[in-house]
Amino acid sequence: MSNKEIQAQRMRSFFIDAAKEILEEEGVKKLSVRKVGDRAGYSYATIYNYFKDLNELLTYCLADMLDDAYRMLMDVKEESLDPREQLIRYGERYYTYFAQNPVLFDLLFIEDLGATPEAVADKMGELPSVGQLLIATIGECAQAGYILEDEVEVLADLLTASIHGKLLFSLKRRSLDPMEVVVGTIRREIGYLIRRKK
Amino acid sequence: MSNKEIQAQRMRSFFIDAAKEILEEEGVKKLSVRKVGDRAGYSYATIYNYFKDLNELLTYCLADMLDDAYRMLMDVKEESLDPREQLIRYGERYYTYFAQNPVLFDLLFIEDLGATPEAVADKMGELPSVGQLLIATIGECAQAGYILEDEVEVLADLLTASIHGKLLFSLKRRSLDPMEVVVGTIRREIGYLIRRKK
DNA sequence: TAATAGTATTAACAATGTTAATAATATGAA
DNA sequence: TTCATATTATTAACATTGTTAATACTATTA
Repeated sequence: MSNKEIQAQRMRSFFIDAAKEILEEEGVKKLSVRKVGDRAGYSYATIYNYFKDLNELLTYCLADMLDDAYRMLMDVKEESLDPREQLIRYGERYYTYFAQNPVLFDLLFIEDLGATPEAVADKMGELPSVGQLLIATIGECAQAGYILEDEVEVLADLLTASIHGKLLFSLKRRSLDPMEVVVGTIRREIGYLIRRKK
Repeated sequence: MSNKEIQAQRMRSFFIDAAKEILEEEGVKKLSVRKVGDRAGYSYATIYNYFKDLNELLTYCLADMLDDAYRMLMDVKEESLDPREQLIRYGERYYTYFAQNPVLFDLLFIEDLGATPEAVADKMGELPSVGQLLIATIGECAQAGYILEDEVEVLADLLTASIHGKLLFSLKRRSLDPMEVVVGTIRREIGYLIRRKK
């Protein structure tokens, strides 16, 4: 990486960090390019020397946040654990993490950031998809005899959709249920779905 | 209703209709108070004589759209039909309707319109909640012997969350699957969940 | 030291929602 | 009908948004 590129990357990170701070404090809607410039200690227009537009900056923020998210979600993996129990923990953790990071949810599922720049697309693509991890764990449940092999796909689809639906309600509809209650529901649902049919 | 009130209501409907047109053509994000004024044949500022702000106007639009939506969803009810089949149709219809009316989804689940004005809250509250209707049908499935009584709640929660999750993917993440495929998945999932456990 | 390339800043633009000031119109009384 | 008043619509204005063009500044290199 050239000298120039190192410096440019550093500048980019200044703006990205500033943006992330504002995002956490005030949310996506209240972020503005002026605020980011202020917080980073530069004029607002300087941003446009390093990012195509605000959406590109936000895409970099998203990539950063996904990094953390995946790290957090990965370390729930405990080999010793029963796959069914593992799946429950995974579902809980997934829900909880997004519930506590509404901005991530917004950027990832709600906001339209336009085309993802290649540099970031690579970064995001390499990360193991959430769906895959879920399917894998459900697959283990099948091997452990909890469910049938041919149920894996339906269950994976059902579970991912359900968790995201609950997130939508929790974060967007000032939903009736507090977080802990929803977590309980998720636990119950997975418990219901993954069990030996007698 | 006084004369003045009739006229005011008529004026309101001009703006509401104009807004709905624009919403359907261009979506929530591209709607502006200026465009609404133009389309309705008035100056933009006139709107503020009849609505507190743009959010209030949008809330009225939403109420209007919900009217149509409920009408559409209600007439799937066929008494002769098996409750399981009824539930499948209902789920399909629900998904399809929102998939075809992304603006409704946005206004109802995504956008924050602030406090709902009383006049509209009444209107929206009277309408039978979607969740209720679903629970009722699932209850019928229990009575018909498909599932157990104590499964009704979990299944209702699971199904609503799942369908909304799928809508989120379809409408917000330029989702991989076309509408018909998702409808197929929904059918399969309901079929999987509602069946006599042997 | 002077010329040039690279980078940051200010100024400016068009579009947004909203409010205050003004114009037009309808209403009611004489 | 005509004038005074209340109602309603419009234009002007403001602050804020993202973005771009013009300008100032700061390194680098000859």
